[in-house]
Amino acid sequence: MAANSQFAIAIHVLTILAKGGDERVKSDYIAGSVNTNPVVIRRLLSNLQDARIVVSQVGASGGSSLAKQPKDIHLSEVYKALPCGEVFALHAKEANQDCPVGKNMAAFLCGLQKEIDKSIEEKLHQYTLRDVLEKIEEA
Amino acid sequence: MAANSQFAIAIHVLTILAKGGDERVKSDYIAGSVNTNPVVIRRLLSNLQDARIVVSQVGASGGSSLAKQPKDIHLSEVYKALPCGEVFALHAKEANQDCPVGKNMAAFLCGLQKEIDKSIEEKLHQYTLRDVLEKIEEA
DNA sequence: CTAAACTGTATCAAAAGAGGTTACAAAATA
DNA sequence: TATTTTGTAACCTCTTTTGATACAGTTTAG
Repeated sequence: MAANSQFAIAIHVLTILAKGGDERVKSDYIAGSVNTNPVVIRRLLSNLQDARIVVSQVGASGGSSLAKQPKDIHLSEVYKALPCGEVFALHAKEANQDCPVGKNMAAFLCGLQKEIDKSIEEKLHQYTLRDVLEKIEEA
Repeated sequence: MAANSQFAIAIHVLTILAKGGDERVKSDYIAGSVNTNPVVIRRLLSNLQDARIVVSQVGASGGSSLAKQPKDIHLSEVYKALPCGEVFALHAKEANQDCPVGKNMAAFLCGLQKEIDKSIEEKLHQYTLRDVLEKIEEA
C-alpha cells in the first residue's frame, strides 16, 4: 500500500509552526523539512484548518501559523482532524448471514473498533504540542 | 484493498473454531462463513499456528482447532500474532536532517507509535475469546 | 494598477499493500 | 492406493496514498 502517514506529517508540520511562533510559514519551507511536495503539505494544512488548529493566509507573504497556543493543542485533536484509518479494517465483503457467527460478527467488531479508537484518543489526549516541542528541543 | 482486515478475520475464524470445540474445522467451511477464499483463511491460520493459538492437521479429515481454551486466548495475543499495521505510519522519506525539527522527528514519532501500540494491546488484553463468544451468542 | 508570491484544488501518474485465485506438492486417512 | 485437506508459491487486480503538475484566485509590494 502506502501506509497513511498523515498524522506523523501533521505532528511534524505543527511542530515547525510552533517554532515559528506568530510568523507565517510557507508550505514550501515546511515541505523542505518534511522532505515532500508542498502540495502534500497544503492538503494536510487544509484539514488542520477545518479543525481550527491552524490558520492560513493566501497571497503574497502568506503562509500558515497555529490558531492557538501549543499547550492548547492536544494530539488527540490532530488525530481526529485527519482521515486516519482504523487500527484494523472490517472485511470488505459481508459475512455469510446464514452462519450464526458470521451474522453477528460485523456488529461486534465494529464496537471493538470504536473502543480501541477511544483508547487511542485518550492516550493522545495526554500530550499537547508543547510536550512535543519540548521533547524535540531537548533531543 | 488498503486497510488490513486480518485481525477482524482472525477473530471471526477463532470464534468459529471455538464453537466447533474439539472438532477439526476445514478452511473451506470457515471461508464460507467469512465469505472469502480458503487460501486467505489458511494463510491466516498459519500465523495463528506460529503463535500457538490454533493447531492444524494436514491430510484427509484434517482441519484446525483451538490450541487452548477460549478463556485463555486474549485478543491481545491475536493482535500480536498478526502483521497488523501501526495506527499511523512514519513518512516514507527521511526528514531533512539539516532542520532541527526534522532531525529529531522520527525518533519522537517512533516512540509515540510504540506507546499507542501498548495502549491498544492493553485494551485488547481485557477481552478473551470467551467474551467474544458470549457476545456473539447473546446477539 | 500590475507583477510577484502564495494558497487551494483538481487531476494524473506511480508505488505499494491486500485480498483473491489457481495450481500443486506434501501429508494423512480410509 | 485414491482421496482429502493443508501449506505455499505465484500472479493478478483493486484500492489507497503519495508525489507531481497545472492553474485559478487572493494578497501584497512597488
